[in-house]
Amino acid sequence: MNIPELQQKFNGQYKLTRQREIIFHTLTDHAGRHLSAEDIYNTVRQQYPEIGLATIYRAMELFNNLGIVQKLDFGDGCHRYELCDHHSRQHHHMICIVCGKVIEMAGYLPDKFEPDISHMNDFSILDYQLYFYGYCKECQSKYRK
Amino acid sequence: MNIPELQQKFNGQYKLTRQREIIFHTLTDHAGRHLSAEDIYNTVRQQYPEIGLATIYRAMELFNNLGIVQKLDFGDGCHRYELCDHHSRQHHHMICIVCGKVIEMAGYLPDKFEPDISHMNDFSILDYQLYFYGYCKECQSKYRK
DNA sequence: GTACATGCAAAAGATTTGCACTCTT
DNA sequence: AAGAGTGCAAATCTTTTGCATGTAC
Repeated sequence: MNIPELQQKFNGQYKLTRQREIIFHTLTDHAGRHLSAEDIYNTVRQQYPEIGLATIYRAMELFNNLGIVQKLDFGDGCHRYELCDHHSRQHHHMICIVCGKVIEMAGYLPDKFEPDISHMNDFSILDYQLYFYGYCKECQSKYRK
Repeated sequence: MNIPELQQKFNGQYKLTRQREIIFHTLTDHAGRHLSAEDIYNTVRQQYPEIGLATIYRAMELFNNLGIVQKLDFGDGCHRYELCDHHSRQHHHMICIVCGKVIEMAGYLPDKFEPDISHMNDFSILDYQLYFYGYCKECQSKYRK
């Protein structure tokens, strides 16, 4: 995904401001990372000190609505954002329910899984998120199964 | 899941208080619903007016750590809780990224999908959550794909 | 008796909002 | 010019925490 594609997604309705452009670049520069609004804020601030945190939240809401980012929840008290791209469809997250550790793993849903559902519910699917919950190696002894 | 099973999960370490028992019954009485802490609080309060909201949160954290409930995030500003049971492994959630509507759908991951991963990462999986994001029928016209 | 649990009120955080001002198109 | 977007500060809300007291085992 690049700036012209972003413009295209904006479809004339939303404007490509300097702030949104820098935020977008922050996301592409950290592809594969799980950035919180605060993380993005701190990064963008280095290049554009006047930026407000509210702008980050507003951009994330727009990007999420347009299917540009996924909003993730690992249960650590804030939402995290990750670009939607080919890569994002091929990894999932395992979260330790005791210590909160997040482990990424490769994998994708079986091909036939998704289209069926979409058709069944008049729901146009852009993306999905698959979370596995359990005990990481270190925490397996602390809580019983 | 019933009270003796709950006791067993507590494993002598955690106590079966009247509050936890009522909270637990609230969950079983509303199986299949997606209750927020506030929802649970309001329900429990009818039967046990002295209950504090903090107790709900503390119980939910414990139940989640013990694999009794799943903590869900539909992006509506609060976490929601649902009992883990056989049923919970057989449905997923579709969330409209525009209006936030949540649609449940039947389905489960292919059997062979899960164990591989667990083994691969020394991660003992209790449960998983699969979210699909897209546009519901009503919102498909508001934002472009 | 001893850990563990609770209620309350305060604190902490994340996210949202109102508003005057500015910028993209 | 006009609709959108922004920064700031205040407001909102959810969730957590400290502490004195109460309770299950």
